[in-house]
Amino acid sequence: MAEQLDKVYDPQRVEKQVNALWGSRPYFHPDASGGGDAGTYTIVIPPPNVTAALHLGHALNNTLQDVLIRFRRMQQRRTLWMPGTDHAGIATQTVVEKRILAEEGKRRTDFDRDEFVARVQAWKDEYEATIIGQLKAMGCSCDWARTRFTMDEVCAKAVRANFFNLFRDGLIYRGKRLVNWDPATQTVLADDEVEHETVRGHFWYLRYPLVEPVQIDAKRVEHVTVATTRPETMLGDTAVAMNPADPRAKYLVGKQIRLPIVGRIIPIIADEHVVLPNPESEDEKARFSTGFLKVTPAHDPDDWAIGQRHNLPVINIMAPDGSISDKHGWTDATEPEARELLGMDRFEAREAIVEWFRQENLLEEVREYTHEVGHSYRSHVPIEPYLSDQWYIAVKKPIDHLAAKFGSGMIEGTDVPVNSLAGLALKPLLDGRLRFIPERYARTYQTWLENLRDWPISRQLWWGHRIPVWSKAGRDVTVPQGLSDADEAIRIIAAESDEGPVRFACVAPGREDTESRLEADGWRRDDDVLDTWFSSALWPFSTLGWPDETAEMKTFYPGDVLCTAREIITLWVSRMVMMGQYCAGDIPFRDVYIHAMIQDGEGRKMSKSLGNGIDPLIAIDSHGADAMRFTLASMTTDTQDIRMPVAPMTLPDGRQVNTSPKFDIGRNFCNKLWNASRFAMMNLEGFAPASFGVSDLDVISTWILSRLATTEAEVTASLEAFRFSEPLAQLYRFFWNDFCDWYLEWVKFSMRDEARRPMAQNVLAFVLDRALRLLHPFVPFITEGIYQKLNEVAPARSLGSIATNDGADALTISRWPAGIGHLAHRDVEEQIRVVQEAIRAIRDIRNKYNKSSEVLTASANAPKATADVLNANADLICQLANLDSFGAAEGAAKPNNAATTIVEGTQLYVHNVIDPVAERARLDKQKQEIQQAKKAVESKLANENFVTRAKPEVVAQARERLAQFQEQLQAVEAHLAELSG
RNA sequence: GGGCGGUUAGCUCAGUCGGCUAGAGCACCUGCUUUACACGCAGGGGGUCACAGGUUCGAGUCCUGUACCGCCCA
Repeated sequence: MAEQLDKVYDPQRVEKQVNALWGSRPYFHPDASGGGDAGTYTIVIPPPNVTAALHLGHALNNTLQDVLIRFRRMQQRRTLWMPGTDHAGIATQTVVEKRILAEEGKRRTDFDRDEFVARVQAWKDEYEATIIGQLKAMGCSCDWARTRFTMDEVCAKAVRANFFNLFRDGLIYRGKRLVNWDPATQTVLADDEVEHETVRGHFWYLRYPLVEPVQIDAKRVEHVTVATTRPETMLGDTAVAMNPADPRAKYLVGKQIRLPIVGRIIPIIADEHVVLPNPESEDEKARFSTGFLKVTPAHDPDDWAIGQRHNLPVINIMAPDGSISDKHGWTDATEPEARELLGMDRFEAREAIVEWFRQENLLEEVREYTHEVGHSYRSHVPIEPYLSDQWYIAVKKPIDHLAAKFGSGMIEGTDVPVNSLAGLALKPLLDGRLRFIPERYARTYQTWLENLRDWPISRQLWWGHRIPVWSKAGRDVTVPQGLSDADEAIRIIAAESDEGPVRFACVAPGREDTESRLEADGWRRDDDVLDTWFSSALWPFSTLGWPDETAEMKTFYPGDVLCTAREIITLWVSRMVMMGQYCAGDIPFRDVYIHAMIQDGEGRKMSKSLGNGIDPLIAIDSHGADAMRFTLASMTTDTQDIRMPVAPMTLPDGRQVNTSPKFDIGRNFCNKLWNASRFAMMNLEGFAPASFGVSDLDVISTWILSRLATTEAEVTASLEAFRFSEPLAQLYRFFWNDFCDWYLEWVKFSMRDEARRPMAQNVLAFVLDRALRLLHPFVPFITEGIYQKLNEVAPARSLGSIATNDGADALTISRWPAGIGHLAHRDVEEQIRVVQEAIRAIRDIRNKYNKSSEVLTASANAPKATADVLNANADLICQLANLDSFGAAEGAAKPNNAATTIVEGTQLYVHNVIDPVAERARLDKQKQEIQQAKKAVESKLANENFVTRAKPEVVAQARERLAQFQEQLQAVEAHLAELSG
């Protein structure tokens, strides 16, 4: 290796070297056996989807996790960051289907199931590798040897075990319900997979003829008018409802209607759900209502509920692809008008039906209406509420055998039993065992759980965990001889289906023998797979080997933190807590850190379709991984959004890419860090540990150590509290402003002095070492690269007899800085601040008078205490203000031809540079500023109430300041007078 | 519809318990080949804290309302 750091900082080169170092030893692979003294620390990665490569939001998410992980690892905790990826059932299957269709013109159904799954598997392998590569490029210190995938053998076993347990506990059941049906992908979606979009549509007012006219007062009523946004569903109407409070109800309820097109005779019923019409109402529904509601139990959740209340028939008029069909429950499609509609797409049918009503003069009115319509988050087509047989999990059903551990009864103020799945997730939050950061997100979690409905878990997909249930039709079906409910391997339930009675058998994991015996006996395995979230919910412990009692489970569960985005709170967090409690008996993490969402410069979500996204690998190419991390972390406050302006850029290799000028912040800092370290090491030539004590330290050493001690405490406290931008601001100030701008400039003079050099070198090496440690979690590559070089240049970096550093061979496992609190000196920091102000003022005059490089002389008239400080540090002032001499005294006179300026209570004189015009301009401006400040304090003190009611110390402070301003003003006026004279 | 967040310098953002002339980075202006760094150094200019009320001796900060931007949930 070269003697010095490379002259130019080259992120690519450093990242490559350091990744090689980290890969050479198991730094990130904690031993699962035994416990460490400092405790453990576990984060499981929110597994990225294998659908696509990682985007900038992932870069932020994983940067923050890595900061936490590296911080705790350096605190010598036994630290595990569990990496892996998620199979993302519907999302991945959809992208693969699209690609195969585009490239080969084939559909999923052109393959058999195993073939198709193999194709998805190949896609997964490709993207998993891409994702892991991206994480490594970002510097993520995951335990790569433990990498998992939600469908690998270990995770699959956990899924099977958990499904069996839930089935055994009676929490999984078969239900015919209205589901959110995606006719494009032909699968059911969970409530939270439905996106609500605002759509401009219509209300159509349709006339339904009464079987027999009704006389209401003087009016003969021959029909009622219903308003609907989805006219095509009228084919499945089984009633018309009206509010019992409606004055017309007493004439109409109980009467019958002949449903147009179909000819079905349906009743008019009374139900309080119906909104009374009111054209004046604030409520839009009341304005649009006619008072008559068509009831279609098979195609609307509210109508379903009405149907349940009134025992109405349920008539499904659609096929799974969203076309009108008489093959799925519609038995009276006999009229020619009705038959013409069969096979039409739902939107085609809508138009045809509206047109039919128009022709028949039964279309009363059409009104514009803007409303929210659920769309599939995957295919983006409107969701169809659809009647379907699905597997459900009962989330509010008490689980008897958990009552002993978790208690029983309702959680106060809710209908959630403590020992139900929802309760298992809700209680720890209410008890304060589970925390959200920022706190406000706890509400999202709580509200969601309190209003939770049973969770449909089956999905009509091929990519995923296939449901481990076998079925056989028939009322008296039995399992093959030797298998029974008493056997631990199998559980059986009876149910009713469209085709009649059926029995379902769930088989425990690892019992292939049982499975094949069932199949030999004519039992058939369910074709559906489990909802992706079912396996995600188990991730915090399936990755550790649950249900086996592994060393990993013992040592690393429960974990510490889940770090994710807020749309994941309901999807993941709640289910992870639920299943963590149910399966592993404890919450999977104590803290949930919710970070911001990255938007572009205009506040829009970054997306492929807008073309405003930034690829993390591009940011790494253009600015370096450390620069990207620095910028992302420095923008992480506890707001909800981060705006990141996007700008096109041409890379050295000619690629046109999107990146952000925001990454300049990180790149500039890294460049500064590199160069300052290089300079420091140049000054460490001939370094040898020296022995000295606190009293031997000179003032700049005392000062920089004090700043270091303060910064160490601040940064540690910030990280403990999940603040990310704050510690970086503290470190930025410490390293750039204190260390580079002042300390390094001063220490140059110490280094030229043989006698002072050894101690100066020891302090310099110590401070640089500590700075690298503090920065390491944020910018791991560059700090490790510099640390490696520092280990060669100055191997033992202790601080005389004052403090020692461990001599770790890699920064990434070195000890987190602590234990120098006693070196913090507020008074020294204040003294140096006064010195810096004086130097700044002299430099200002130098600048204004174009005396940039001349050696000058200066003096000061200052109060005794300040004069003492200035005199004690006269050499520091001379060094950085480029003076040949400086002296301060109380009441010192202003030399002739001196330019003057006032800093706080001190008048500074820079000799022999006078320019009356410039001097007057400057002094006039100062005078104005002082007068303005003085006026503000005066008016405060003139207020009787302020003087009597404000805290005494605030009043005293104001008086003191007024006196100061008065003095300053006098001085400025005297100098101005002198100029005129 | 319910909930949450934001609005502070040209831009992106800090601002803790209400109290000194409201801060940082970028951009801008002036000067600088000061042998670590021009991705830099030194200095400087730039603010009606969205708007309207209220509480208070005192409000960027607390309360009420309005407007606009955005997100989450239904």
